[in-house]
Amino acid sequence: MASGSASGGANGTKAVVTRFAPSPTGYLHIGGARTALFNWLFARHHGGKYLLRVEDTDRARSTEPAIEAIFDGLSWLGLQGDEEPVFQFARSARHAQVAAQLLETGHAYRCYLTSEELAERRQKAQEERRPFRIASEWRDADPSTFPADRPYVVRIKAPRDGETVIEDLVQGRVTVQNAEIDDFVILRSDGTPTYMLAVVVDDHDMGVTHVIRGDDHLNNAFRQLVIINAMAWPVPAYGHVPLIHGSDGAKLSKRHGALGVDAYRDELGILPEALFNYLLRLGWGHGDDEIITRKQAVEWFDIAHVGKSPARFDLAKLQNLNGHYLREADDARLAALVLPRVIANGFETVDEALLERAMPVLKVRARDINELAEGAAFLFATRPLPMSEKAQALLTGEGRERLSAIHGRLAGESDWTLEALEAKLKAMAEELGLGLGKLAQPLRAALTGQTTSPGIFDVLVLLGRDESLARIAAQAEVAAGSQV
RNA sequence: GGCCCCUUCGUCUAGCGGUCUAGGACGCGGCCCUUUCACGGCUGAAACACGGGUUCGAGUCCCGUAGGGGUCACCA
Repeated sequence: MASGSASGGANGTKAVVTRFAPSPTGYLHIGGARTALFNWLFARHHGGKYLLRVEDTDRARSTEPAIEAIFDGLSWLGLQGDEEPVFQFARSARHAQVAAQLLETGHAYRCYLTSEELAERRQKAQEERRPFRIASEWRDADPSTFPADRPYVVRIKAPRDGETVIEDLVQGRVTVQNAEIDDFVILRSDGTPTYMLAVVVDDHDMGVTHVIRGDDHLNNAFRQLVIINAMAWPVPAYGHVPLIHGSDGAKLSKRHGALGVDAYRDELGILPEALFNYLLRLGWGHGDDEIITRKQAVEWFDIAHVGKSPARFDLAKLQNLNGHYLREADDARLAALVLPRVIANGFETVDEALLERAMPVLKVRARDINELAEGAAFLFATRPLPMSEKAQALLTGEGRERLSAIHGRLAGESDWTLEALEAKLKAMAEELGLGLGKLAQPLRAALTGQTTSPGIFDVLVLLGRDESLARIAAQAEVAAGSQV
């Protein structure tokens, strides 16, 4: 009764081969990146191979920049293929050859129905509110009746009875009635292969054992099985992972996260290890583990634990994770990443060594590279310092008097170290019977132009004696002048 | 609309018939630490979509309902 089936266990003994097959019509988006990640992890976990295939058969929409953006995104995430990528368009002769073979063996047929005729039938079916399924009269036509002067497409002969079962690695057992599958086109009238044919042929030729992809392809799997069975090729195991949705539950669109991964890097200032970790946890879990290293991911990844329901993209969680990885990241690396942004923020002379020295105290209060750049701004600001409103509010007559007093104390300080400065200012606060905050806040305003910053003693040390005293004096002097 | 899939806190998830008065994380509230902001620590509110079964026992199995998603091209 069943005329076809795919079993997940069929390839149990063969070495695992997975593939990620993006079509270069846009950039590598977040869903694609996760699919690539799962394929990579699955292959690594099983000691197999992970391949890349560019599905560029849509000549009108495929672009070179898109191909580069996708490769760029993949390598940023460390998901390069284990071999040179396959370009699907370059293989169209082989696809056509398979179509010819299918024609010869009687598994496919020439169909002379035009697009217009089909559209008409579709329209009519819709008007009569009945499901439309292509039933071409050419399926069983006598070859002698073939018109010699008209273009034709090649259609696969899909089985009409019985049902097809897929034991999906993620979705479980999925059954479809064969009557639901129509005779789809495998070769267009211009002789080029369709996606459905190309995928099957390429997967077979590349030796792909496990097809892991978005579940928008679940229905396609049944069509592809028709070709695979007709060719009597081994059936790969399938794993259809749910799509990622936007924060509002709707399909991911430009507005909520379907940005290219390059945007996460360049605009949101996300670290690749953070995106890797976030994407991994989106739709997959390993007990209570949240922070998962690459090594652990390879060790633990298990397609059976991939959830069956679509997940929503949550930027806040990604940022939290990014903050974690930021705090762990090497200071020199971060300084190099932040540098161009600081410059972009309008600071021309940026001391990278200073940036790196400041990194330990900067990174604990940032979630992304942009916040890091903002936090670093005070280091490179030139006098007169731009003052935030809140900072300005701190520089009252009283505040300025204190700055003046601080300047007096610190001007004589030769030991410009964290410990010495801390001891000095604490002693001063005590002498004056003030909380340290009464001195620290105006000081912070004078030194950074902000009300928030790293620890005030860190700031003093980072800026150095001369610059610190100059900034303090600049604010104290205004006080002296305006109080007369 | 036909077909296919899905459904645990707002979000990501743990849970694979009894250990669940449902655990963790993000986010949110409170407290602590503290010169600010963070980090960190403690703590609080917050979920098994609904209805039937099966079973001694169901978040876990089955069937409906509702809701959501995917897909129906000579696009990939």
